[in-house]
Amino acid sequence: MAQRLTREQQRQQNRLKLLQAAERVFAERGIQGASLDEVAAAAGLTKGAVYSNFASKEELIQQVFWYRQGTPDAAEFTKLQASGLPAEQLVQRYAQLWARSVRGGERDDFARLAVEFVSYAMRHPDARDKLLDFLSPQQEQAEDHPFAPAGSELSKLPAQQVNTILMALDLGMSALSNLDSERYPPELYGVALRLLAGLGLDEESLPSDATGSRNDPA
Amino acid sequence: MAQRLTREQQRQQNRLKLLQAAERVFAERGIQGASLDEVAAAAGLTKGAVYSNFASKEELIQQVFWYRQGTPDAAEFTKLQASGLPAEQLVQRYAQLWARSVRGGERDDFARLAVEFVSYAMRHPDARDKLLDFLSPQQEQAEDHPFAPAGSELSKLPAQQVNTILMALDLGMSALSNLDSERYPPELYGVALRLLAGLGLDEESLPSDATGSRNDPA
DNA sequence: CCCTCCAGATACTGATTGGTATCCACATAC
DNA sequence: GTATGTGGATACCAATCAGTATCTGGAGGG
Repeated sequence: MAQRLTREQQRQQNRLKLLQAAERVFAERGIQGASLDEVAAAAGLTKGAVYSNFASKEELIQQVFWYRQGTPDAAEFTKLQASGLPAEQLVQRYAQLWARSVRGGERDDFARLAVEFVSYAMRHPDARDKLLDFLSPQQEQAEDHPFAPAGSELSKLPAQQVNTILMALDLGMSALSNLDSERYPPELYGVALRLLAGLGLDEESLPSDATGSRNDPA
Repeated sequence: MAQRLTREQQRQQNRLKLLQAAERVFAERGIQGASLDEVAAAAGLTKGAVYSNFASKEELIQQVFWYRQGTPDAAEFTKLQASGLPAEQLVQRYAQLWARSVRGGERDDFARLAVEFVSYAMRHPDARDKLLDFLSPQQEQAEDHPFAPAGSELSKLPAQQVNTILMALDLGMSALSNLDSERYPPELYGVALRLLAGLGLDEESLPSDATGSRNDPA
């Protein structure tokens, strides 16, 4: 296939492989629990490649942090937020996109990694500052495109604070749904969104069979 | 002073010291990052004491998990939930208690530990099951004492699902506020609660000076 | 076509860690 | 007061890991 890469291309490609491998391994073992050997092996490389591309484990962590922002899903979210759609549709699309990213099989990684990062950031001042720097543009963007429908109670709240509530709900529901998507169905994110926005509950947005107990014999 | 403890009393006391020390060290270093030597030292004991009281690190973790349920704050929350107070008051008390437990200086540990536990549980099936077992009685209790005010939209939702949303908000806001309590003021938990319950925003529940940017010269 | 140089492989180190083996002081039993 | 059993201290071990030093194959320049 398309071989014969220039030296620099090869390097960038390996760097990317390492970042993606690190994502997976971090999600699986936790950031502290992940060894660089394991990350390198998951990328089909060796630790030498890691230290050739990153100064330390700390830097790798921060770069993974960074890299994640450029992920398709994340981009779609911010784009949606900036789209200026009417609330009713925005809520629906948002909830759809969200639920998909949680449900989607191997996307378990997503929630695990998010929680892992937050947990790590809470205990490491440097990472904390980095994370907050990532979050603040999103926060400012919310200012320009307020989520709250015009007449609602929610619209009396500063857009940044609305955004904060949304983020909290996102993080919390991601974690809970990841723990047990049956007992804590991800669809509840959309439900909560509608309630906050002052939109009524429509039937179809409710999870059908979620009694909290698991009597699924399958 | 009151010395002369029986052998069993001494043992129980040391066990307790270890659990409390583990809480602190886990919150500070993370569960994986915490060494048993460090835990033991924080309790004023040695690793010998740890292995005399717990079979392994894994078991210590689970016991800390357990022990935490008996904590005063946690008890107050569940009591409040079962109090059957009218929504308006319940929301206020709940938010108060919550904000206090987040703000209160050394209670940073609380949020850090909660997130750490969830993160750990997401990656360890055994711990996951244990955590879910802790959560389910709370979930069932919600059934008996629904949080939603009578006429509200929220009351159309099964109590357990309401409870799930509350838990998600709790976890998410704890984490965010712990990261930066200025940018993500914990008072927003109460605000979100009022919005979900369909209660209007009263002025005093709003955080006064939270613009999202930090120009506090102090 | 050969020489140079560097990204990444290989090999190694010191420090840390969970866990174990052994030992000792003292509370309890007689 | 003496014997005894046990909770916890001390000492140790093998494994793991971040980081370093060294080496090498092959791309890029001539």
